[in-house]
Amino acid sequence: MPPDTTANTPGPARSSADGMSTPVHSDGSSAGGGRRRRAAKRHAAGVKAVAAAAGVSLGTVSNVLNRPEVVSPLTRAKVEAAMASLGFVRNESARQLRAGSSRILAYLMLDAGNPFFTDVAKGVEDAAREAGLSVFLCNSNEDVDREADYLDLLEQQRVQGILITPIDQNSSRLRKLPSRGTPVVVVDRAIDDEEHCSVAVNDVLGGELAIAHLLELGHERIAYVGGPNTIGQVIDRRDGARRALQTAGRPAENLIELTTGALTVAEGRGAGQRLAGLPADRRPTAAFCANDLLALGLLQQCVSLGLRVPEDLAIVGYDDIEFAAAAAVPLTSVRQPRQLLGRTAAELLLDESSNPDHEHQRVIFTPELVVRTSTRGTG
Amino acid sequence: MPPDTTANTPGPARSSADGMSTPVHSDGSSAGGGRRRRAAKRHAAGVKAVAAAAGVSLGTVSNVLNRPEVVSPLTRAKVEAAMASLGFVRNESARQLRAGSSRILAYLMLDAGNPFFTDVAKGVEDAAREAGLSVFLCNSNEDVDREADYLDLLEQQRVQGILITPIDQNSSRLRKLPSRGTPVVVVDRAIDDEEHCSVAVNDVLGGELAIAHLLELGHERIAYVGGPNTIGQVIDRRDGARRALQTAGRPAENLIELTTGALTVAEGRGAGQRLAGLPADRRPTAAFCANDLLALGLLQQCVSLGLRVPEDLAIVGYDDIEFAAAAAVPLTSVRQPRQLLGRTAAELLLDESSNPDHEHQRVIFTPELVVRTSTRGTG
DNA sequence: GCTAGGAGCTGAAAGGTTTCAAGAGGTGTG
DNA sequence: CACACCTCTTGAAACCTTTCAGCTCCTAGC
Repeated sequence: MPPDTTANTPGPARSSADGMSTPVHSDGSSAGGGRRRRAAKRHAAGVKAVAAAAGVSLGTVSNVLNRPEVVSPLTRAKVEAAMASLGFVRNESARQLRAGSSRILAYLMLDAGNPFFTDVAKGVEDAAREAGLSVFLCNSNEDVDREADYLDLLEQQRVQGILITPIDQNSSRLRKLPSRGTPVVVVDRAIDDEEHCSVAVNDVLGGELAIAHLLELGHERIAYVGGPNTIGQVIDRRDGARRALQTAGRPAENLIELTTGALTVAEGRGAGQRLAGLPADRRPTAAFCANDLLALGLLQQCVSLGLRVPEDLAIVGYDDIEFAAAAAVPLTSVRQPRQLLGRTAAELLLDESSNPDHEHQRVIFTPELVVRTSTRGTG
Repeated sequence: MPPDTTANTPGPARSSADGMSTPVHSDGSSAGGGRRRRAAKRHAAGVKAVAAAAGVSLGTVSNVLNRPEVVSPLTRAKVEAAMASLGFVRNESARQLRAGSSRILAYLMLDAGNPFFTDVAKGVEDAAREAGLSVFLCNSNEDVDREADYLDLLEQQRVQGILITPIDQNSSRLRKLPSRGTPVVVVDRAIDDEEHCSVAVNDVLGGELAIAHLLELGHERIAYVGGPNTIGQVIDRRDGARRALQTAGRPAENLIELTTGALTVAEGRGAGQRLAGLPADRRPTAAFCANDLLALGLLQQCVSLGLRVPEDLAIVGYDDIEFAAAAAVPLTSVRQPRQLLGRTAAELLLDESSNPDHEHQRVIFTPELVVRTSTRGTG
């Protein structure tokens, strides 16, 4: 680190960091041969250097940065010239330490590989940008440890606030954050909690819509594909499914549950494998999947194993991601207002951190069934 | 902001932050009524308070945090108890300011909505985690301004390094970063540049593979769907396509170019509309799309307009994202080692920031054609 | 009993920025 | 000409942590 103190480490016995000692290289095709270039110098000029170069005081440089209108045009020009020529880059750590506020907002996603969440993220970012903030995205990838790590990190970073689609919404870590100064908004989960706002879609209703639709089409043996059962969305959608059965006078136990390890296409394929393996007279005639990723995997696997969709198996997904409509058999799905979800969550967070009269809200949107070929057939 | 200084703003004319003055609320279904709760207190306890509470000095608290092994078990326990009871959260800004190093790495993505990039991000994150670092994801969304904003922000944050799939790889901003102390690795673009490593896939070759395949199937009127032409990937894949035509003895001008405004499903649909509108005798019999998103949109639109795929129109995509195989007509696509791309990039970055003997590399992987129904038919 | 050495702890300095009370210089008024 | 007033600028203090030289206390060795 100290570039001068250590001077030149003598001899050839340089213990380089292991790991990358033998860098990967081209793969057979045109490689571009190693190039020489040494470790770049660390950031140099600070406000002090700029002040000296421009012949003004530190305070003035800071004013140029933060309150340009109070600085005379001439002085400002001098300072800006000095900044440019020195390649000044403001040190955000120092700024934040002193000023006490961050211009960053984080969205901790459940699964960045699920287009549903990236659409939510888009809404978040639009709202944040309008307010002059930036968004960092983090991906917990349905892993509790990663979620915890990111929460710690973000709290330590003192971000303006955290938007999160949690794996476990009862995490004590989550509940502690707001009282320590980091506002939290829970996205895609309705939580009745004193500590934060939440924005969600009525997942129980979504489940009901899906099953009611299938019952209406005459299906009696219906499967629910979803998991793990620690995830709120999975539970609510299943409960909605059960409720719809009961409402229609069928016992809730009629729902054949196929539990998956995650909400992914690969798990959906696995479920398809299991499902297609059942003898035809016991096999469900319809499946409701906890999200579209599962549904797409299920669909793909079942089709490739020779089942016809929807004739042999009707499929309903959830989220109505863009790929649902473009699937092998266009997918019936439960649509949620994805971007609006994110935007609303971000707006609540901004309100919380800027409005002293903020009251926590629980906003709940209503889902909507989009019927396509995977249940209704090619008619 | 200052909760005490300003005291109570008198009267009812409180100008709250606009925008959220009339918060959205439930949508018809069970709403959870507004809840009361005031702005949370700011983070309180610092190392100083912990030291006092534990009856030790500042340095000792710091040692517990950073070098626990040098602290006696007894003292450590006392300090840890104090931390827990005070709810101490380390201030990362201060840490970073003093220690001078960040434990964060950023990946600035071209389009977070494209599963290709989230897969790359997964590779990045795995590698980073193994090295004990965290990853912040940023989404430029193919918007030059956003890319620039994020680059500035990340530089000011003094992140350990930036991985980026750039919109414009010649951006001077991009080239300046390394010399100012922030290592940069370019992902999914091969750049012959003194300033950074890059990891890419041979896109020209990918284009050649795609077109060679179509020519082999007997297609003569072939379209290239892609854009905007500022994006390197778009250009290279097109150039590969042209080259394949020339190699086969056809003039490169035979390639019918449909330029899109972005690499999205929606733009793909638009291209499908245009393409399907052509009279059958002038319409291409095959289309090669710059990525799978375009291909899926094109496919969806063409099918819904009555074209048969591949009989009336064969389609080749690019990236082989997970959804390509699950599409209406499973998509022939050019596969890239997505996760490996991200992992390799992260490893190069880590090497650059830890190994004083680091040499910039240009790693190039070879793509691979995956043939499915969209070109080969149901055989 | 004395010293050398080590383990554990201390406290001040440093890191780059923002803030703010106070100062400097200039203009207009009576 | 004195004074009030304004616009700009100044420089020190504060933000919270890490670092490191030095200190104390103890033990082992002779």
